[in-house]
Amino acid sequence: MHKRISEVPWRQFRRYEHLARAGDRSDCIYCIKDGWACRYELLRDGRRQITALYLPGEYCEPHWLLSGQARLPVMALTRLTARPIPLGQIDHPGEGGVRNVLHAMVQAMERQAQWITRLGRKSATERIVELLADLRARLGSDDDKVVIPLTQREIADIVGLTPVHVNRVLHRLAEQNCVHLCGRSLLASTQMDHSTEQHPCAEKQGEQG
Amino acid sequence: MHKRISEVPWRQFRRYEHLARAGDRSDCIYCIKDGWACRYELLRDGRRQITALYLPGEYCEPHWLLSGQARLPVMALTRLTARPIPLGQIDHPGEGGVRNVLHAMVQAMERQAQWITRLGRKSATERIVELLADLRARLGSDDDKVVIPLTQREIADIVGLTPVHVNRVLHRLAEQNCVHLCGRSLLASTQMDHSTEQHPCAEKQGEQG
DNA sequence: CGCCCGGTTGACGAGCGTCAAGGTCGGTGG
DNA sequence: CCACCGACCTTGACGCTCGTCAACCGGGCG
Repeated sequence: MHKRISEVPWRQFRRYEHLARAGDRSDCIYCIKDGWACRYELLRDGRRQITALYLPGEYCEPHWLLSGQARLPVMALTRLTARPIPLGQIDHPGEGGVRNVLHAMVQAMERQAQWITRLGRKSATERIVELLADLRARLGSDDDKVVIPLTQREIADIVGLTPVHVNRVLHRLAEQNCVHLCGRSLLASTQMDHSTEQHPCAEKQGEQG
Repeated sequence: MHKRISEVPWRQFRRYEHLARAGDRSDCIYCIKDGWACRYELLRDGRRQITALYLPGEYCEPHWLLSGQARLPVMALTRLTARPIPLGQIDHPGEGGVRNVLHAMVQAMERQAQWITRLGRKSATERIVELLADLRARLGSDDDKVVIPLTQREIADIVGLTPVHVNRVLHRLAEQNCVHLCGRSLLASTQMDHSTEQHPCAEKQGEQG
Protein backbone atom coordinates (compact mmCIF):
# COMPACT_ATOMS: atom_id res chain seq x y z
CA MET A 1 0.00 0.00 0.00
CA HIS A 2 1.52 3.30 -1.03
CA LYS A 3 -1.40 5.25 0.40
CA ARG A 4 -1.83 6.16 4.02
CA ILE A 5 -5.09 4.77 5.38
CA SER A 6 -6.12 8.11 6.78
CA GLU A 7 -6.14 9.61 3.30
CA VAL A 8 -8.52 7.03 1.88
CA PRO A 9 -12.02 8.48 1.90
CA TRP A 10 -13.78 5.16 1.40
CA ARG A 11 -14.10 1.81 3.09
CA GLN A 12 -14.15 -1.68 1.62
CA PHE A 13 -16.36 -4.49 2.83
CA ARG A 14 -16.13 -8.14 1.91
CA ARG A 15 -19.20 -10.01 0.70
CA TYR A 16 -21.51 -10.72 3.64
CA GLU A 17 -19.55 -8.42 5.92
CA HIS A 18 -21.70 -6.24 8.17
CA LEU A 19 -21.88 -2.47 7.83
CA ALA A 20 -23.90 -2.46 11.04
CA ARG A 21 -25.30 -4.99 13.46
CA ALA A 22 -28.65 -4.87 15.20
CA GLY A 23 -28.64 -2.16 17.84
CA ASP A 24 -25.32 -0.60 16.83
CA ARG A 25 -24.94 3.11 17.40
CA SER A 26 -23.73 4.69 14.20
CA ASP A 27 -21.88 7.97 13.88
CA CYS A 28 -21.85 7.96 10.09
CA ILE A 29 -23.89 7.00 7.07
CA TYR A 30 -22.43 5.53 3.89
CA CYS A 31 -22.59 6.69 0.32
CA ILE A 32 -22.22 3.55 -1.75
CA LYS A 33 -19.67 3.75 -4.50
CA ASP A 34 -19.73 0.22 -5.82
CA GLY A 35 -21.53 -2.99 -4.85
CA TRP A 36 -24.84 -3.79 -3.17
CA ALA A 37 -25.94 -3.89 0.48
CA CYS A 38 -29.12 -4.85 2.30
CA ARG A 39 -30.92 -4.43 5.59
CA TYR A 40 -32.49 -7.64 6.89
CA GLU A 41 -34.28 -9.23 9.79
CA LEU A 42 -33.56 -12.74 11.00
CA LEU A 43 -36.19 -14.70 12.92
CA ARG A 44 -35.04 -17.21 15.47
CA ASP A 45 -36.24 -20.15 13.39
CA GLY A 46 -33.95 -19.09 10.54
CA ARG A 47 -36.47 -17.34 8.31
CA ARG A 48 -34.99 -14.16 6.92
CA GLN A 49 -36.56 -11.11 5.29
CA ILE A 50 -34.61 -8.45 3.47
CA THR A 51 -36.31 -5.10 4.08
CA ALA A 52 -34.13 -2.74 2.06
CA LEU A 53 -31.57 -2.80 -0.73
CA TYR A 54 -28.82 -0.22 -1.23
CA LEU A 55 -27.31 0.23 -4.69
CA PRO A 56 -24.39 2.29 -5.98
CA GLY A 57 -25.02 6.00 -5.58
CA GLU A 58 -27.50 5.57 -2.73
CA TYR A 59 -27.16 6.50 0.94
CA CYS A 60 -27.14 3.74 3.54
CA GLU A 61 -29.02 4.22 5.78
CA PRO A 62 -30.25 7.79 5.61
CA HIS A 63 -32.41 7.56 8.73
CA TRP A 64 -29.36 6.98 10.91
CA LEU A 65 -29.01 10.72 10.57
CA LEU A 66 -32.09 11.09 12.77
CA SER A 67 -32.02 7.96 14.93
CA GLY A 68 -28.28 7.57 15.38
CA GLN A 69 -28.57 3.82 15.51
CA ALA A 70 -29.34 0.75 13.44
CA ARG A 71 -32.37 -1.24 14.53
CA LEU A 72 -31.70 -3.99 12.02
CA PRO A 73 -28.41 -5.39 10.69
CA VAL A 74 -27.04 -4.15 7.37
CA MET A 75 -24.60 -6.19 5.33
CA ALA A 76 -22.87 -6.21 1.97
CA LEU A 77 -24.32 -8.57 -0.62
CA THR A 78 -21.28 -8.21 -2.87
CA ARG A 79 -17.82 -6.82 -2.37
CA LEU A 80 -18.59 -3.23 -1.49
CA THR A 81 -16.92 0.15 -1.63
CA ALA A 82 -18.58 2.92 0.34
CA ARG A 83 -17.66 6.36 1.59
CA PRO A 84 -18.49 6.94 5.25
CA ILE A 85 -19.96 10.35 5.95
CA PRO A 86 -19.66 11.36 9.62
CA LEU A 87 -23.03 12.60 10.82
CA GLY A 88 -21.51 15.84 12.02
CA GLN A 89 -20.04 16.65 8.64
CA ILE A 90 -23.07 16.03 6.48
CA ASP A 91 -23.42 19.68 5.65
CA HIS A 92 -19.79 20.09 4.67
CA PRO A 93 -19.25 20.72 0.98
CA GLY A 94 -19.06 17.55 -1.07
CA GLU A 95 -21.03 15.51 1.44
CA GLY A 96 -24.42 15.80 -0.14
CA GLY A 97 -25.94 17.92 2.57
CA VAL A 98 -28.78 17.27 4.97
CA ARG A 99 -31.33 18.10 2.30
CA ASN A 100 -30.20 15.24 0.03
CA VAL A 101 -30.01 12.73 2.82
CA LEU A 102 -33.50 13.56 4.04
CA HIS A 103 -34.75 13.28 0.48
CA ALA A 104 -33.18 9.83 0.23
CA MET A 105 -34.95 8.92 3.45
CA VAL A 106 -38.35 9.87 2.06
CA GLN A 107 -37.60 7.88 -1.08
CA ALA A 108 -36.68 4.87 1.06
CA MET A 109 -40.01 5.18 2.90
CA GLU A 110 -41.92 5.26 -0.35
CA ARG A 111 -40.09 2.21 -1.59
CA GLN A 112 -40.94 0.41 1.63
CA ALA A 113 -44.61 1.24 1.23
CA GLN A 114 -44.50 -0.16 -2.28
CA TRP A 115 -42.95 -3.36 -0.99
CA ILE A 116 -45.72 -3.76 1.54
CA THR A 117 -48.23 -3.64 -1.30
CA ARG A 118 -46.25 -6.14 -3.33
CA LEU A 119 -45.81 -8.60 -0.49
CA GLY A 120 -49.41 -8.27 0.60
CA ARG A 121 -51.22 -8.27 -2.71
CA LYS A 122 -49.14 -9.62 -5.55
CA SER A 123 -48.38 -13.07 -6.90
CA ALA A 124 -44.92 -14.59 -7.02
CA THR A 125 -44.41 -13.68 -10.68
CA GLU A 126 -45.55 -10.10 -10.16
CA ARG A 127 -43.25 -9.65 -7.18
CA ILE A 128 -40.19 -10.85 -9.06
CA VAL A 129 -40.97 -8.92 -12.24
CA GLU A 130 -41.53 -5.73 -10.25
CA LEU A 131 -38.39 -6.25 -8.21
CA LEU A 132 -36.32 -6.57 -11.36
CA ALA A 133 -38.00 -3.58 -13.00
CA ASP A 134 -37.35 -1.52 -9.88
CA LEU A 135 -33.70 -2.54 -9.82
CA ARG A 136 -33.28 -1.75 -13.52
CA ALA A 137 -34.69 1.71 -12.90
CA ARG A 138 -32.50 2.36 -9.88
CA LEU A 139 -29.36 1.19 -11.65
CA GLY A 140 -30.20 3.72 -14.34
CA SER A 141 -28.51 1.68 -17.00
CA ASP A 142 -29.43 2.20 -20.63
CA ASP A 143 -28.22 -1.24 -21.61
CA ASP A 144 -30.76 -3.73 -22.77
CA LYS A 145 -29.68 -6.19 -20.11
CA VAL A 146 -28.39 -5.47 -16.65
CA VAL A 147 -26.59 -7.87 -14.32
CA ILE A 148 -28.39 -8.62 -11.06
CA PRO A 149 -25.76 -9.80 -8.58
CA LEU A 150 -28.19 -11.61 -6.29
CA THR A 151 -28.44 -15.31 -5.56
CA GLN A 152 -31.85 -16.89 -5.86
CA ARG A 153 -31.90 -17.31 -2.11
CA GLU A 154 -31.39 -13.57 -1.71
CA ILE A 155 -34.16 -12.82 -4.19
CA ALA A 156 -36.36 -15.18 -2.23
CA ASP A 157 -35.63 -13.28 0.98
CA ILE A 158 -36.55 -10.01 -0.72
CA VAL A 159 -39.80 -11.11 -2.31
CA GLY A 160 -40.95 -13.34 0.55
CA LEU A 161 -40.82 -16.69 -1.22
CA THR A 162 -38.71 -19.84 -1.07
CA PRO A 163 -35.60 -20.25 -3.23
CA VAL A 164 -37.20 -23.24 -4.94
CA HIS A 165 -40.20 -21.24 -6.07
CA VAL A 166 -38.07 -18.29 -7.15
CA ASN A 167 -36.14 -20.70 -9.33
CA ARG A 168 -39.28 -21.96 -11.03
CA VAL A 169 -40.61 -18.45 -11.65
CA LEU A 170 -37.29 -17.26 -13.06
CA HIS A 171 -37.28 -20.14 -15.53
CA ARG A 172 -40.81 -19.31 -16.64
CA LEU A 173 -39.72 -15.68 -17.13
CA ALA A 174 -36.68 -16.85 -19.07
CA GLU A 175 -38.96 -18.70 -21.50
CA GLN A 176 -40.70 -15.37 -22.17
CA ASN A 177 -37.35 -13.60 -22.55
CA CYS A 178 -37.99 -11.40 -19.52
CA VAL A 179 -34.71 -12.54 -17.99
CA HIS A 180 -31.62 -14.44 -19.05
CA LEU A 181 -30.08 -17.15 -16.94
CA CYS A 182 -26.46 -17.76 -17.87
CA GLY A 183 -24.85 -20.12 -15.44
CA ARG A 184 -25.14 -18.48 -12.05
CA SER A 185 -25.69 -14.97 -13.28
CA LEU A 186 -29.01 -13.29 -13.81
CA LEU A 187 -29.65 -10.68 -16.46
CA ALA A 188 -32.83 -8.59 -16.38
CA SER A 189 -33.90 -7.42 -19.81
CA THR A 190 -36.05 -4.50 -20.93
CA GLN A 191 -38.65 -6.93 -22.23
CA MET A 192 -40.47 -6.96 -18.97
CA ASP A 193 -40.84 -3.29 -18.18
CA HIS A 194 -44.28 -3.25 -19.73
CA SER A 195 -45.47 -5.99 -17.41
CA THR A 196 -44.89 -3.84 -14.36
CA GLU A 197 -47.96 -2.62 -12.52
CA GLN A 198 -50.07 -4.12 -15.26
CA HIS A 199 -51.85 -7.41 -14.77
CA PRO A 200 -53.78 -8.66 -11.79
CA CYS A 201 -52.36 -12.11 -12.40
CA ALA A 202 -49.94 -11.72 -15.22
CA GLU A 203 -49.99 -15.34 -16.18
CA LYS A 204 -52.55 -17.39 -17.99
CA GLN A 205 -54.59 -14.85 -19.90
CA GLY A 206 -53.61 -14.75 -23.53
CA GLU A 207 -56.92 -14.70 -25.39
CA GLN A 208 -60.19 -12.79 -25.00
CA GLY A 209 -60.06 -11.76 -21.32
CA MET B 1 -72.60 26.34 16.44
CA HIS B 2 -71.69 29.00 18.96
CA LYS B 3 -68.02 28.86 18.00
CA ARG B 4 -66.47 30.62 15.06
CA ILE B 5 -64.83 28.13 12.71
CA SER B 6 -61.59 30.05 12.67
CA GLU B 7 -61.18 29.49 16.38
CA VAL B 8 -61.51 25.73 16.17
CA PRO B 9 -58.04 24.22 16.15
CA TRP B 10 -59.15 20.82 14.91
CA ARG B 11 -60.90 19.28 11.94
CA GLN B 12 -63.49 16.53 11.77
CA PHE B 13 -63.59 13.83 9.12
CA ARG B 14 -66.39 11.40 8.44
CA ARG B 15 -65.70 7.69 8.18
CA TYR B 16 -64.00 6.92 4.85
CA GLU B 17 -63.44 10.60 4.15
CA HIS B 18 -60.05 11.41 2.69
CA LEU B 19 -57.43 13.42 4.54
CA ALA B 20 -55.43 13.42 1.33
CA ARG B 21 -55.71 11.95 -2.15
CA ALA B 22 -52.93 10.48 -4.24
CA GLY B 23 -50.63 13.25 -5.45
CA ASP B 24 -52.13 16.00 -3.29
CA ARG B 25 -49.79 18.74 -2.19
CA SER B 26 -50.13 19.16 1.54
CA ASP B 27 -49.29 22.25 3.54
CA CYS B 28 -49.98 20.68 6.91
CA ILE B 29 -49.70 17.45 8.83
CA TYR B 30 -52.30 16.22 11.29
CA CYS B 31 -52.04 15.31 14.93
CA ILE B 32 -54.79 12.79 15.52
CA LYS B 33 -56.97 13.50 18.50
CA ASP B 34 -59.56 10.77 18.18
CA GLY B 35 -60.26 8.02 15.67
CA TRP B 36 -58.16 5.99 13.24
CA ALA B 37 -56.82 6.72 9.77
CA CYS B 38 -54.86 4.75 7.17
CA ARG B 39 -52.73 5.17 4.09
CA TYR B 40 -53.54 2.71 1.32
CA GLU B 41 -52.82 1.76 -2.26
CA LEU B 42 -55.51 0.65 -4.68
CA LEU B 43 -54.62 -1.52 -7.68
CA ARG B 44 -56.69 -1.18 -10.81
CA ASP B 45 -58.21 -4.62 -10.39
CA GLY B 46 -59.62 -3.64 -7.00
CA ARG B 47 -57.04 -5.24 -4.74
CA ARG B 48 -56.18 -2.91 -1.88
CA GLN B 49 -53.28 -2.82 0.55
CA ILE B 50 -53.19 -0.65 3.65
CA THR B 51 -49.59 0.47 4.21
CA ALA B 52 -49.91 2.53 7.38
CA LEU B 53 -52.27 3.05 10.30
CA TYR B 54 -52.57 6.24 12.32
CA LEU B 55 -53.95 6.10 15.85
CA PRO B 56 -54.86 8.77 18.38
CA GLY B 57 -51.82 10.76 19.48
CA GLU B 58 -49.84 10.02 16.32
CA TYR B 59 -48.81 12.35 13.50
CA CYS B 60 -50.24 11.79 10.04
CA GLU B 61 -48.19 11.75 7.89
CA PRO B 62 -44.91 13.00 9.32
CA HIS B 63 -42.96 12.72 6.06
CA TRP B 64 -45.16 15.34 4.43
CA LEU B 65 -42.93 17.71 6.36
CA LEU B 66 -40.10 16.76 4.01
CA SER B 67 -41.88 15.84 0.79
CA GLY B 68 -44.74 18.33 0.88
CA GLN B 69 -47.05 15.91 -0.86
CA ALA B 70 -48.94 12.66 -0.43
CA ARG B 71 -47.93 9.86 -2.78
CA LEU B 72 -50.73 7.60 -1.57
CA PRO B 73 -54.26 8.43 -0.39
CA VAL B 74 -54.98 8.71 3.32
CA MET B 75 -58.47 8.29 4.72
CA ALA B 76 -60.30 8.04 8.00
CA LEU B 77 -61.32 4.53 9.05
CA THR B 78 -63.64 5.88 11.75
CA ARG B 79 -65.04 9.25 12.50
CA LEU B 80 -61.92 11.27 13.09
CA THR B 81 -60.86 14.40 14.93
CA ALA B 82 -57.44 15.76 14.04
CA ARG B 83 -55.55 18.98 14.54
CA PRO B 84 -53.93 20.31 11.39
CA ILE B 85 -50.43 21.68 11.94
CA PRO B 86 -49.33 24.03 9.15
CA LEU B 87 -45.87 23.00 7.99
CA GLY B 88 -44.54 26.50 8.54
CA GLN B 89 -45.65 26.55 12.17
CA ILE B 90 -44.29 23.21 13.27
CA ASP B 91 -41.71 24.82 15.50
CA HIS B 92 -44.20 27.14 17.21
CA PRO B 93 -44.81 26.33 20.85
CA GLY B 94 -47.44 23.66 21.36
CA GLU B 95 -47.00 22.17 17.91
CA GLY B 96 -44.65 19.38 18.85
CA GLY B 97 -41.66 20.77 17.04
CA VAL B 98 -39.64 19.46 14.13
CA ARG B 99 -37.75 17.10 16.41
CA ASN B 100 -40.88 15.20 17.43
CA VAL B 101 -42.23 14.99 13.93
CA LEU B 102 -38.96 13.62 12.57
CA HIS B 103 -38.88 11.12 15.40
CA ALA B 104 -42.40 10.00 14.46
CA MET B 105 -41.16 9.61 10.89
CA VAL B 106 -38.35 7.28 11.92
CA GLN B 107 -40.79 5.28 14.01
CA ALA B 108 -43.10 4.97 11.01
CA MET B 109 -40.20 3.69 8.92
CA GLU B 110 -39.34 1.07 11.50
CA ARG B 111 -42.94 -0.05 11.66
CA GLN B 112 -42.99 -0.36 7.88
CA ALA B 113 -39.87 -2.52 7.92
CA GLN B 114 -41.53 -4.75 10.50
CA TRP B 115 -44.57 -5.10 8.26
CA ILE B 116 -42.42 -6.15 5.35
CA THR B 117 -41.05 -8.97 7.48
CA ARG B 118 -44.52 -9.99 8.58
CA LEU B 119 -46.00 -10.00 5.11
CA GLY B 120 -43.01 -11.77 3.62
CA ARG B 121 -42.30 -14.39 6.26
CA LYS B 122 -45.22 -14.99 8.60
CA SER B 123 -48.34 -17.12 8.49
CA ALA B 124 -51.86 -15.74 8.56
CA THR B 125 -52.25 -16.40 12.28
CA GLU B 126 -48.93 -14.81 13.12
CA ARG B 127 -49.73 -11.72 11.08
CA ILE B 128 -53.06 -11.17 12.79
CA VAL B 129 -51.76 -11.84 16.29
CA GLU B 130 -48.84 -9.48 15.77
CA LEU B 131 -51.08 -6.80 14.29
CA LEU B 132 -53.33 -6.91 17.32
CA ALA B 133 -50.39 -6.94 19.73
CA ASP B 134 -48.91 -3.94 17.95
CA LEU B 135 -52.19 -2.07 18.10
CA ARG B 136 -52.60 -2.85 21.80
CA ALA B 137 -49.14 -1.46 22.47
CA ARG B 138 -49.74 1.67 20.44
CA LEU B 139 -53.08 2.35 22.07
CA GLY B 140 -51.26 2.17 25.38
CA SER B 141 -54.33 0.98 27.18
CA ASP B 142 -53.97 -0.84 30.47
CA ASP B 143 -57.33 -2.51 30.09
CA ASP B 144 -57.41 -6.23 29.65
CA LYS B 145 -59.38 -5.85 26.44
CA VAL B 146 -59.19 -3.09 23.89
CA VAL B 147 -61.68 -2.34 21.13
CA ILE B 148 -60.31 -2.65 17.60
CA PRO B 149 -62.55 -0.51 15.36
CA LEU B 150 -61.64 -2.31 12.14
CA THR B 151 -63.84 -4.40 9.90
CA GLN B 152 -62.55 -7.80 8.90
CA ARG B 153 -62.11 -6.50 5.36
CA GLU B 154 -59.87 -3.74 6.68
CA ILE B 155 -57.83 -6.20 8.71
CA ALA B 156 -57.51 -8.31 5.56
CA ASP B 157 -56.18 -5.31 3.64
CA ILE B 158 -53.61 -4.67 6.37
CA VAL B 159 -52.31 -8.21 6.74
CA GLY B 160 -52.49 -9.12 3.05
CA LEU B 161 -55.19 -11.80 3.26
CA THR B 162 -58.80 -12.21 2.18
CA PRO B 163 -61.68 -11.25 4.48
CA VAL B 164 -62.88 -14.86 4.46
CA HIS B 165 -59.59 -16.16 5.76
CA VAL B 166 -59.30 -13.39 8.35
CA ASN B 167 -62.69 -14.44 9.62
CA ARG B 168 -61.60 -18.05 10.06
CA VAL B 169 -58.38 -17.11 11.82
CA LEU B 170 -60.20 -14.73 14.17
CA HIS B 171 -62.59 -17.51 15.14
CA ARG B 172 -59.71 -19.85 15.87
CA LEU B 173 -58.12 -17.13 18.02
CA ALA B 174 -61.42 -16.60 19.79
CA GLU B 175 -61.47 -20.29 20.76
CA GLN B 176 -58.11 -19.74 22.46
CA ASN B 177 -59.35 -16.55 24.14
CA CYS B 178 -56.87 -14.40 22.25
CA VAL B 179 -59.72 -12.22 20.99
CA HIS B 180 -63.40 -11.70 21.69
CA LEU B 181 -65.97 -11.42 18.94
CA CYS B 182 -69.12 -9.71 20.12
CA GLY B 183 -71.40 -9.04 17.21
CA ARG B 184 -69.44 -6.83 14.87
CA SER B 185 -66.95 -5.60 17.37
CA LEU B 186 -63.53 -7.06 17.96
CA LEU B 187 -61.78 -7.02 21.30
CA ALA B 188 -58.09 -7.87 21.56
CA SER B 189 -57.13 -9.34 24.90
CA THR B 190 -53.83 -9.52 26.74
CA GLN B 191 -53.84 -13.28 26.39
CA MET B 192 -52.00 -13.14 23.14
CA ASP B 193 -49.11 -10.85 23.93
CA HIS B 194 -46.90 -13.80 24.71
CA SER B 195 -47.49 -15.29 21.30
CA THR B 196 -45.87 -12.35 19.58
CA GLU B 197 -42.53 -13.00 17.92
CA GLN B 198 -42.60 -16.47 19.35
CA HIS B 199 -43.54 -19.42 17.21
CA PRO B 200 -42.42 -20.27 13.72
CA CYS B 201 -45.87 -21.61 12.99
CA ALA B 202 -47.90 -20.96 16.04
CA GLU B 203 -50.56 -23.50 15.27
CA LYS B 204 -50.68 -27.24 15.50
CA GLN B 205 -47.92 -28.06 17.91
CA GLY B 206 -49.39 -28.95 21.25
CA GLU B 207 -47.70 -32.26 22.04
CA GLN B 208 -44.18 -33.51 21.53
CA GLY B 209 -43.15 -31.71 18.33
C1' DC C 1 -90.15 -2.35 6.28
C1' DG C 2 -86.60 -3.43 3.17
C1' DC C 3 -82.01 -2.73 1.75
C1' DC C 4 -77.21 -3.18 2.23
C1' DC C 5 -73.04 -3.82 4.51
C1' DG C 6 -70.55 -6.90 7.12
C1' DG C 7 -69.95 -11.25 8.99
C1' DT C 8 -70.27 -16.59 8.65
C1' DT C 9 -69.76 -21.04 6.68
C1' DG C 10 -68.76 -24.90 3.39
C1' DA C 11 -66.79 -26.94 -0.80
C1' DC C 12 -63.23 -26.88 -3.79
C1' DG C 13 -58.90 -25.77 -6.04
C1' DA C 14 -54.58 -23.17 -6.99
C1' DG C 15 -50.32 -21.33 -5.55
C1' DC C 16 -46.67 -21.92 -3.10
C1' DG C 17 -43.90 -24.59 0.54
C1' DT C 18 -41.48 -28.75 1.78
C1' DC C 19 -38.65 -32.59 1.12
C1' DA C 20 -35.37 -34.89 -1.28
C1' DA C 21 -32.18 -36.09 -4.75
C1' DG C 22 -29.05 -34.79 -8.06
C1' DG C 23 -26.21 -31.45 -11.02
C1' DT C 24 -22.84 -27.66 -11.94
C1' DC C 25 -19.57 -24.36 -11.11
C1' DG C 26 -15.71 -22.22 -8.72
C1' DG C 27 -12.30 -22.45 -5.28
C1' DT C 28 -8.75 -24.87 -2.64
C1' DG C 29 -5.26 -28.11 -1.52
C1' DG C 30 -2.35 -31.78 -2.77
C1' DC D 1 -3.07 -30.85 -13.18
C1' DC D 2 -6.42 -33.25 -10.75
C1' DA D 3 -9.36 -34.49 -6.70
C1' DC D 4 -12.27 -32.78 -3.52
C1' DC D 5 -15.63 -29.81 -1.42
C1' DG D 6 -19.15 -26.58 -0.69
C1' DA D 7 -22.33 -23.10 -2.56
C1' DC D 8 -25.77 -22.64 -5.50
C1' DC D 9 -28.96 -24.14 -8.84
C1' DT D 10 -32.39 -27.59 -10.70
C1' DT D 11 -36.19 -30.72 -10.79
C1' DG D 12 -40.03 -33.78 -9.28
C1' DA D 13 -43.56 -35.43 -6.01
C1' DC D 14 -46.66 -34.22 -2.70
C1' DG D 15 -49.52 -31.58 0.47
C1' DC D 16 -50.88 -27.57 3.27
C1' DT D 17 -52.35 -22.76 3.43
C1' DC D 18 -54.93 -19.70 1.71
C1' DG D 19 -58.02 -17.89 -2.17
C1' DT D 20 -62.36 -18.29 -4.63
C1' DC D 21 -67.11 -18.89 -5.16
C1' DA D 22 -71.42 -19.03 -3.34
C1' DA D 23 -75.08 -18.98 -0.20
C1' DC D 24 -76.98 -17.35 3.97
C1' DC D 25 -77.60 -14.55 8.21
C1' DG D 26 -78.19 -10.47 11.13
C1' DG D 27 -78.35 -5.78 12.35
C1' DG D 28 -78.34 -0.81 11.44
C1' DC D 29 -80.14 2.85 8.77
C1' DG D 30 -82.95 5.26 5.53
